Amino acid sequence: MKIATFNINGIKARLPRLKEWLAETRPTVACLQEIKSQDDGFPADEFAELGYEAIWHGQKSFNGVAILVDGSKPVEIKRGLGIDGPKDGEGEQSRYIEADVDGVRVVCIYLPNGNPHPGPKFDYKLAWMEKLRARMAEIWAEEIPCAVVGDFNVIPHDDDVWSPKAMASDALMQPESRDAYSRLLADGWTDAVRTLNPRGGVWTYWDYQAGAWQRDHGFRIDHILLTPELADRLEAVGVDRDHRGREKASDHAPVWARIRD
DNA sequence: ATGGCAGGAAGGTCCTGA
Repeated sequence: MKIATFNINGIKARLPRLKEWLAETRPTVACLQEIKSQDDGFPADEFAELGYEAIWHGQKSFNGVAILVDGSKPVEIKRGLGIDGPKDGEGEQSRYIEADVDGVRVVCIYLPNGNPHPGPKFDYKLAWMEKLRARMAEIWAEEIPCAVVGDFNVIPHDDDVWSPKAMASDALMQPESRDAYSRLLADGWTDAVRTLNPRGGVWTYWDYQAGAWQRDHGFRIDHILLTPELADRLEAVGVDRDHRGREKASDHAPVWARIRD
């Protein structure tokens, strides 16, 4: 089983590139973030043509997550963590969807960015991370093989970013953000990409601005966290970097982990 | 040097992202 996560930055704008990636790399499970589409506008037919069935949790303009599965329909378990957005009365943002796929629990998340720091958006990020931790603990307690994947918007270590100095004031690498991420790992979850790249230096995001891609000014914020059973079966991980360099690319590259059957 | 660029929805510009 190959589990992938890809922040696509708009499903309408990215559709040709996204279909190309699915056809070329054929992940078993593809978790998408920032679909930026309402539920009605989700192009499920386009994926069905490629053999993928999907569930999705959309929202107008921003956020939005989806899970695509090759050859079967993901069985939805939960959507949303039950936490309102940072503005009064806006309700919950579409950042969480959870499903069962062939005996594996798959959680697809788009964790709040948290900029600017400090401020209400950063507070929201930390509150969201605690909600996530509580949900992950519930799944852990049920002893279900599980992968929590997505855009965590956390740079875990200084060697996960091209320049810690340049990013020092960013919400992605504040000590509070890193501590909250570390607590997930301390609970027992395995960071798949880190485990197979212990010296860091792996990027999953390059800004559109200031020639970041051309200069390789990237960092790692898209993660795959595994329960022990899946971590024991972890075979390989990768970042599909070449898809970041194509025309009309997302600012994130797809990240994947291969799990032995 | 607080820039730069992209997507979405609106609408001839603003908000958001990281």
